[in-house]
Amino acid sequence: MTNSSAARSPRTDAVRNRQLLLSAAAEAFAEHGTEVSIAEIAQRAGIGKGTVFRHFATKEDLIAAIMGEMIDSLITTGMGLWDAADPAAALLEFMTTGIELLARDRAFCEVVGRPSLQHPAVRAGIDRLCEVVEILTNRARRQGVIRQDITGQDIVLLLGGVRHTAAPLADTQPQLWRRYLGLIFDGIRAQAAQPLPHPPPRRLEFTGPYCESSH
Amino acid sequence: MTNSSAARSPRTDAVRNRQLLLSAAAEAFAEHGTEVSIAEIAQRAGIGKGTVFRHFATKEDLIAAIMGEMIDSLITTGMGLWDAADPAAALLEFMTTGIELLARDRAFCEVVGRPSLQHPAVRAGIDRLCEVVEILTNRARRQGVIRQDITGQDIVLLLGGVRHTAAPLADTQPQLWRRYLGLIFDGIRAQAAQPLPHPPPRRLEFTGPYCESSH
DNA sequence: GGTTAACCTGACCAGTCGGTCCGTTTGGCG
DNA sequence: CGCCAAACGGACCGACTGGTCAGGTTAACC
Repeated sequence: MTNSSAARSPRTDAVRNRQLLLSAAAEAFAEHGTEVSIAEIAQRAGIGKGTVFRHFATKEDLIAAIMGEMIDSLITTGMGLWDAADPAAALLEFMTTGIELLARDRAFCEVVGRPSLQHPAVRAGIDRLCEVVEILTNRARRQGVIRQDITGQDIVLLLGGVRHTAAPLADTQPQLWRRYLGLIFDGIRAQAAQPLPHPPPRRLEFTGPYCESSH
Repeated sequence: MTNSSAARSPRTDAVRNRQLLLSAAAEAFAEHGTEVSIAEIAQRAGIGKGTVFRHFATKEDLIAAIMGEMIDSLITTGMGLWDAADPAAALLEFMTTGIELLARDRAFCEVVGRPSLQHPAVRAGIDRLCEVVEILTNRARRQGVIRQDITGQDIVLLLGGVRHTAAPLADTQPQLWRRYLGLIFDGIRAQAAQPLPHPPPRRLEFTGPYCESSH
């Protein structure tokens, strides 16, 4: 419906600035997490602070736009692996790609790990990601190459988990997460040595207004 | 050396207030993480903001005092399991206790997972914890009940990792971490199905002044 | 009970943040 | 070229933070 009747293509400087803003923000968020100030992002982009809010009404919207792109790229990766020859290897490759993304981007880590802060759009993206991974997981499970009680949602949650395991030493050993991915994937392959002590996770639930309400 | 020559026992209201402060702060940090304001902590304790800074020069010092206590309690748990009959079960019990603690306390999660923000005292506590867990792990490894390439440092890192894996759903499924602890412990038991793709972590290294220097 | 130093308090300070607003600039179109 | 809406920029606002300090209070010792 947008741009339907009184459509007018945006000015060239506006699209240029939007692009500058998006890349500067992506870079800043990756380095420092979502806590970087809008002022710093604007400075990096070489534009005024007001211009930032012209393109994105709130900081949350800006974050959501960038995180949405990252989630989409991960979804694409997942879909590209649907018809891989070895479904276990495909699953491992997907997880590797995902954690590489997380390891490179602090903001992505934060947003993915904290449902109470999530923008509705991000939430929707993660839902789609879960569905994609579910398909990847189902194939592997049906072929019996991973234990039967693992779901796609498990896999998605484990991405953040693996990354966080290695996070405290990430400055000095940036590849350490590969160790824990290996360890956990051994657990995923293991044919249910022990039944898991808790049922699989339910879908992420909507927890009301997406901003931390607390106290 | 402190309190040696001109010692004078602190006033009774001072020790009472210190106690009130410590419990209020512990509660607030557990609920909301290290970001709760000093003002709120003071209000909870029923004391003035100035009194907080009389007992602890900076907010970091207050955090360190409380986190130090938690680490010490975990160290005690670990030492109590040194002579358990089944070393694998002992290790699992230790991890269960540790993650329970993490799951109940947001600030503990934050502090343990972020070396660059750590107070020197906290850092030292974690070092001691690692040594204790190393002993626990060595026993299990020597008896062959866990894979040979796992170290105590791995175990400590995995505590935070497991907790973080389940964190996004912790509001609705507070016990979900037990699922991932089970999964990962299966990986720990597995007799090296695959050699791990990265060497074990080196000790946490001192990264300069404990406050994030960045940008 | 009187003296005093330890203690308590909340107004206050400087700095940060997200977000607003309006005077100014500029790109596109007739 | 000349017009004007769209876009820009940065001073500004209110809310909030960790931390300070002057002045009133009180516990402990003589």
